[in-house]
Amino acid sequence: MSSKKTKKVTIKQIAEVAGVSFSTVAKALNDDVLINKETKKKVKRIANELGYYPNLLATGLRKKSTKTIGVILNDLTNPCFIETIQEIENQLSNKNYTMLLIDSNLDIDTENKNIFTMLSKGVDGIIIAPVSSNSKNIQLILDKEVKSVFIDFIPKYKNINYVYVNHEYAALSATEYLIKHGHKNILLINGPLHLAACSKFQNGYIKALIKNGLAVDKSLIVNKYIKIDIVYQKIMDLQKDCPINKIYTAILCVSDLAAMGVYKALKELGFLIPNDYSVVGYDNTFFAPFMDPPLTTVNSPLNIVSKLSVGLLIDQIENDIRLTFQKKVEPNLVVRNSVCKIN
Amino acid sequence: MSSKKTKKVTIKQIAEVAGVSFSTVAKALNDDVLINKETKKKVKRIANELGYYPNLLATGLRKKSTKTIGVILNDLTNPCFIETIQEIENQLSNKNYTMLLIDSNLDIDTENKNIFTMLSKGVDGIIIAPVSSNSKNIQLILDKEVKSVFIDFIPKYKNINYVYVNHEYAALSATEYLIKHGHKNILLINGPLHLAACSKFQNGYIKALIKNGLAVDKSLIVNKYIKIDIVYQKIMDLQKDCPINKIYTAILCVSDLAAMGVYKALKELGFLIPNDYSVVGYDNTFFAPFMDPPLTTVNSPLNIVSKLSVGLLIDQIENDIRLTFQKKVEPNLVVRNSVCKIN
DNA sequence: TTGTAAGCGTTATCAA
DNA sequence: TTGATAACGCTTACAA
Repeated sequence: MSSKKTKKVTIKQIAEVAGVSFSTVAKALNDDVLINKETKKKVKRIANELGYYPNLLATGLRKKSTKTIGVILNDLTNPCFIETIQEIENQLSNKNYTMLLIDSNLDIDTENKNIFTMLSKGVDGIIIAPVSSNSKNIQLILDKEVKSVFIDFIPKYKNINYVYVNHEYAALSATEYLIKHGHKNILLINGPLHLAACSKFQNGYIKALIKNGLAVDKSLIVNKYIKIDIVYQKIMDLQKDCPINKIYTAILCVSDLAAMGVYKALKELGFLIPNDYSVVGYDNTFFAPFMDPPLTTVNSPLNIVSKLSVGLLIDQIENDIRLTFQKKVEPNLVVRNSVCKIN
Repeated sequence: MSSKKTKKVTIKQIAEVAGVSFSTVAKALNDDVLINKETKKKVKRIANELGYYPNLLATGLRKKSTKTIGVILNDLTNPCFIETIQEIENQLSNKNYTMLLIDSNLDIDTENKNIFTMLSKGVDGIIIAPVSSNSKNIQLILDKEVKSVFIDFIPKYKNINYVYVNHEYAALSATEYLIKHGHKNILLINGPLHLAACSKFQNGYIKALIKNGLAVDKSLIVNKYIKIDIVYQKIMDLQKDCPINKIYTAILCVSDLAAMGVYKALKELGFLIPNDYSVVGYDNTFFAPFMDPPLTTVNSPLNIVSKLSVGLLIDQIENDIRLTFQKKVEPNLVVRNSVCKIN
């Protein structure tokens, strides 16, 4: 009933069939109060019969609004983005927006290109997890005056909207939890420091040590790209170097994924978790409770970050608000069974 | 240097500064061979200085091409889509397209809305994992004559482009593998049958049993939404019902995620894998090798599906090809340590 | 080699 | 209550 062979139906064609002007059709379809109810009904019926759907490019060109939001992530490979994407998509759908998703692959130039892609495509706003906290791309977004929210990012300037998880506190609380359980030598498996999140995470770890009168041993800090097999290999190597004297008794990981690599290595080497080594993760991903033993980890409320980001961004767009908002969301430790008391 | 306070720069403004007509600017920016090299250089310099970027809505309206592809997935919650999204994004980026991503939440009406959203936004093509194989939405896409590829889908009609994983063979090979290891009573943890993939998966399982002269016991087939904790609960319940006589010795799961739920339940009940129960997954997700024991699973080459889909779709778009393509990709069993021989 | 003008499908202003 | 018409920013014949 609905679809004819005709390629694409426009309001002009509807107008012809309905015997009214195309501007009347436009108004009727937009529920303009001035249009006669009968005409409206008729127009809508015909539009429906012809299988009409609006050309949002034309609308966008006129109205300067596309109902699409650009989401620029720095690394789609990172599984904690799954949750982010899911929740952002969900929230945007609720508000009748769609998501243009793009990945910067942790590369500044790609990110730059991505920003221009989004601008060119006329997005109403941008949600971005920047590659680096001190690249020119951040200023670029501000200069172009596109509505934006930064996530997973700690800004140096004011006038930036951001929603971020307090990564420092995440590491701090996890480290203190380990310290309270008697651990004095804690291996930190972290990502590269040019990632703002990793740098903050490391700060938290160090602060906790200092606060508790413990020495910071640089050799216990690993900064690598946090791919699961890289972590696995790193642990294997570390253990090969010092198989006898345990120089650390606990391992704090910057992600649950990393913890998975740690688990595998330790088990392969015949160690028991938490008896031989305690492990703490970060993210509280869906698989954490299903690990063996269930992973004690810091819950990073990414769903909240996503929800807030979308909500605030859309608010800004629809109400043309100029106030900047800056939200910090606090992570919380989720205790399971991968840490034990020692001494 | 690059960004002025001016809101949005258009070719008209560039024209004014350059002292040429705006159509000359347009041609210069598009590297039209007819334009004088000096003019071109000058125009490009000015465009750059003014921080110009094209308005792709206008371009799209004229050229009927937006360089964006709509990706409609049926359930973003399913972790096997992570890989799909990653690879699709990756492939599209390589070809200078961007992805409009939307989730149908396994709901036909949402899917219908999503298709119209994509059409309205003028996507050059659609990659869709349909909610159901017999909904009207499939015909809708064909009627609207938008270039498309169906994934995770087995079509009833011809003239449909699809790339799909042979789910039937996946289940068949996994089941036969278990049978060869002496298992005669195999519990199937499957999703709901209205999902084409699940229906095919079940067929494969049944075919393997019949082929090997084994009875099909309906009570050994579970059709539930494959959420990790639902599976976990299901196994707990099953075991509560029959704690003594093992009515099955192996469990075939429709996803690695389901297998994770199975692992947790079995371990909690004090069973050893694979000694007490053998388990096989499906998807070969990133965490499968990191499970304990490493999960034997069927590799579903989603990256290949994604790569093929994007490649063929873009081919179609850019060369206006009308031939339909239909690709089947074959899964392969990845043997790890979650299955053992019995009897 | 450059400029003029029409048109893509809408919205919005003004006149009828 | 409806209809002309201009405009959004670009591409593309066609004219100069």
